Amino acid sequence: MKNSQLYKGSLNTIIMRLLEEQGRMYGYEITQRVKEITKGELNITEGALYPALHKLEADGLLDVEVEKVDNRLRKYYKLTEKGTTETVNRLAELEEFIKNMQTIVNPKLSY
Amino acid sequence: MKNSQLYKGSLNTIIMRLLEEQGRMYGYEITQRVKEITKGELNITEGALYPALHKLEADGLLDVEVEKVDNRLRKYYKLTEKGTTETVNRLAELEEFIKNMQTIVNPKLSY
DNA sequence: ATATTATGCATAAGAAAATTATGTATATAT
DNA sequence: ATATATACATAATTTTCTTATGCATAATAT
Repeated sequence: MKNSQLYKGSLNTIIMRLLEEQGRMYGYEITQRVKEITKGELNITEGALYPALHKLEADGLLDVEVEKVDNRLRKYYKLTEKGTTETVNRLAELEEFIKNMQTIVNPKLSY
Repeated sequence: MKNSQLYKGSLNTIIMRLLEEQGRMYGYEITQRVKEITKGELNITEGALYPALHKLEADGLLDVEVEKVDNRLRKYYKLTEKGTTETVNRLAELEEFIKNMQTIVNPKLSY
């Protein structure tokens, strides 16, 4: 997939926001939901997703629960308390980032 | 400076957009303008900026003119024709990116 | 006078985050 | 039988950035 390089650096924020909204999700589910939300524009690759999930877990921001569904393994992730707090910060940063980028694109308007 | 990692991948787009707007700019001027626009939130480091400018030039998207002002060297950059075309694409990608991120943050509203 | 800050460029080492390429395995559709 | 979808994982490489330097002149503060 040829994702715009703009998405670089936003993966963690995306994951955390989706988990905040959905409660818990497994990896493959995250890729599908993002594809759906962005109408196919953003395809999260497994090579990016799984290491990111592992790191968020290692950092104590996510908890994992393994389940077997239809004889297939699923690893459900959810935010820890620390992760929930951190998500608030990340979303605030995202809002600022978007505002700043909009100002750069269109300095006439103030959002 | 502790820039949010969200800015990763957006430097080229920022540079090109500013050059589109300003006609021509030199490196230091770009850092100052971005700092001003973002009210100090985004500080572009020289270690990121100069290699980025050199790469854009090598890719044929920018032209450079060296001038001496007040006995100090300045390298003025401007978009080539190819660069101008590419900037249109990058800005369209940026708009889509912002839209998608807003949808992820706030799936209720459609922007 | 002299030390610091601002202006202006540059590059090298290292870290972080992604892409690309694999690999394993089960289920389903053609 | 073969391809596609589901579901995880990691290794090699690349991209992009931070951090740390380095050089040089001008302006300002002590």
